[in-house]
Amino acid sequence: MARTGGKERREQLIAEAIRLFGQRGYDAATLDAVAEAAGVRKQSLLYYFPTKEDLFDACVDELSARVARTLEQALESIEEDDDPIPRVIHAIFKLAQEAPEFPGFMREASWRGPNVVQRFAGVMDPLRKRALVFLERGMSSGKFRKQDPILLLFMIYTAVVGSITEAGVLRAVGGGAGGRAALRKREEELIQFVRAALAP
Amino acid sequence: MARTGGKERREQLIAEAIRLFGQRGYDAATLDAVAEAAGVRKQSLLYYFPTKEDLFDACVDELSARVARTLEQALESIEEDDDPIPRVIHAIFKLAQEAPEFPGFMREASWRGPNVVQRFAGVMDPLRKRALVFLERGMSSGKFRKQDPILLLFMIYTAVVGSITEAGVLRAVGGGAGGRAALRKREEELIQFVRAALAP
DNA sequence: GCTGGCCTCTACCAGCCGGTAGGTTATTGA
DNA sequence: TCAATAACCTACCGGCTGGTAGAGGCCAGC
Repeated sequence: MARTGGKERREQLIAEAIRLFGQRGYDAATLDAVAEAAGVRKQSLLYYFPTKEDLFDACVDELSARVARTLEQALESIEEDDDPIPRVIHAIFKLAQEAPEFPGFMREASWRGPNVVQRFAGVMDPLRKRALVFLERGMSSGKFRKQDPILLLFMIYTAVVGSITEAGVLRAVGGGAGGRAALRKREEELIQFVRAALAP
Repeated sequence: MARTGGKERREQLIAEAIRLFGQRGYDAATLDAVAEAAGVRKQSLLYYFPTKEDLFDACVDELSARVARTLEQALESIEEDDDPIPRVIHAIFKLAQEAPEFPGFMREASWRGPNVVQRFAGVMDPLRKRALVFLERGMSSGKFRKQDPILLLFMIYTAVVGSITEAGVLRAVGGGAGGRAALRKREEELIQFVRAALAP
């Protein structure tokens, strides 16, 4: 087989693994399937990642970094008076659109033990702190209603993540298909929802 | 072994299955484990449920019925001017507290193909319609802000379900332990969150 | 008391999955 | 040029999992 070179192959394996973990879940995504998707034998996969869990951890790290990078970019050129909420939500929805495997993987990852969640939370920590500062400032200036900022952020988090990962539920109750237009409408609706939830 | 009688045994097996499916996920919850938890051999389990999927489906039906029943009871003695939102949210949180395996199972179930979601949605349909009527009436009377009621209900759904199922994330970012007091506080905060999101 | 159906059991298996052992080829650096 | 190393391979395995085959005990009704 054509040698691709170590780093590229590694990244390719992680990409396919994220896709399959996200689609089928941890157990159902077999090493053989991941290897085959990358055009390689299982033993080559095990050469890069000695165990299945190592592979999964690498996926978590990769995706954590990608999410953090995306959000930081979205907030990069922001001005003092800009509203960051639509930006953040839009960035997350864009990510979910570009990488449809992302919601499923996030879901699976957050389910697999606290250590995975903690590693993800660690990477996201600077952004989390920044969001808390933003919320607290808005509260003290009277722009947002007063509430425990940690729990408030958590509520927003669940609403955003849920809006993406629970699309199947929406489809089941006749909430439109899974196309791009539907995703965009959901995004707009969510922005309004969060905005209203923050208002005093 | 002591004979428990067909119906009781069946219910017992379903209860243990819900617990294990919710804790470990579909694949990791083995038939042996479920049977052992019920004090029975795997083959006796397979006598009641010919395949693993049959067992899972029975769990979905049982839990769907329980959720629907709980919500209907919560809405039973409601008066015209009462606010049903805290009642519904409280009922769901109470369910999650009484049956800690419930959130995990719901999460797993909603992920396993559209047929499972659809069976659940079918059972919940009367309640869903009732909620939609409530939202639409509130909108036309100016009590709620105007928005697509289906999507609005979906947002509320994701916020409520997420607040329960994503507790691990909250714990990872220092949002308190998983005790009863924390759950109650989360409930109160969520009620306020939803109320604010509905306000015009 | 015996027959038939309900319930539970022992014994077994084919297949799949993660992981090991160890060989082979290409590339690289001295 | 030639070893060392990186990258990928074939062959194999132990263990677990869902599921089958079939026997036997318990109880109700005749």
